[in-house]
Amino acid sequence: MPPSCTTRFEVTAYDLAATLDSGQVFRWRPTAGQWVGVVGARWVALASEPGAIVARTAVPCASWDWLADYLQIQTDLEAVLRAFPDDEPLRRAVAACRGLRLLRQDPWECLASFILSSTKQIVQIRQIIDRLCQHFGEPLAVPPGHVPAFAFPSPDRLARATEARLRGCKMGFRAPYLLAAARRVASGQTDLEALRRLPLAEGRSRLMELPGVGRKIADCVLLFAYGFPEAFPVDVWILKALRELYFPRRRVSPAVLQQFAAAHFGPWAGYAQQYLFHYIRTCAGRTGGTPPASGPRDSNVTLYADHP
DNA sequence: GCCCAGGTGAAGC
DNA sequence: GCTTCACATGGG
Repeated sequence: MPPSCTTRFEVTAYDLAATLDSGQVFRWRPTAGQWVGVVGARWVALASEPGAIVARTAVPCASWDWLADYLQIQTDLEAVLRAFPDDEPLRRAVAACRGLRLLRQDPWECLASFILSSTKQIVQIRQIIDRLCQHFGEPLAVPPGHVPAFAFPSPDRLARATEARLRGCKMGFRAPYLLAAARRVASGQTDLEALRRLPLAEGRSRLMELPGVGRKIADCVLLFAYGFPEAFPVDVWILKALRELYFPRRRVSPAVLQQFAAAHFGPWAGYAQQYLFHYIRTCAGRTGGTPPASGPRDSNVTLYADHP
């Protein structure tokens, strides 16, 4: 097909807002009824229509495979949801935002973003990444009337930065972690492309060799960039969700909850995680505890709640 | 002012 | 092994 600045992906049950605004990615902004962001080296605007997503770029594209892959258009969401364990918390989480998807992000951008995420609120992570891209990213072509856009800075570019300049982006104590990670990736000591071919556990170990990368951040990268659907990042929100929804009024350690998740949520645990994360943050959270009235009727839940 | 945020690493039992 | 703490910064 001839190069074009627009295309249309036919897709049902794709909640663009929930997907782009659910803490898996930090570069999308709602702008005049659409979502404006950057994918790789391209400025992109996305809009929802009934049964479709309409995409627009600033520079004509001959192929749109890169965007279909990023948005994971081909994922059979209904099959994923059918494979979830049938329990009340997940039923509610899915009902609250059916159409939430997982993206397939660039490994370096995802890794760097989550190194910057620790003990930061999502709005602040966005601000830090904005500054990082403005200071160190390549400027991108943008349609007339839109604010400037920048690519996510490469490992090479950040490897040549100083810790002080990184701290200028207000990332605080995360600056030395990001700098060290950039240098390891830029030097080839860590080969992010080679990680695609490794089994989950091995990839996780390799990622955790990086300073500032523990189990949680490694699992975010494995899930959001490498597409391991069973990776299950456990952060403060997931702890809250699991405790309130599956272990009410019990003291359960993070390690036990991680084991519970691996055993309970199955091959698409990462998807379940994203639904629970979104649900506890937008619907159930806030008041600090509105544990729903399901109670012990749910055999699945009570079965697993008997862990020590 | 105080508490918390998509954590991690180091130091203390 | 497990618990506690420091680490920057900003929002509510």
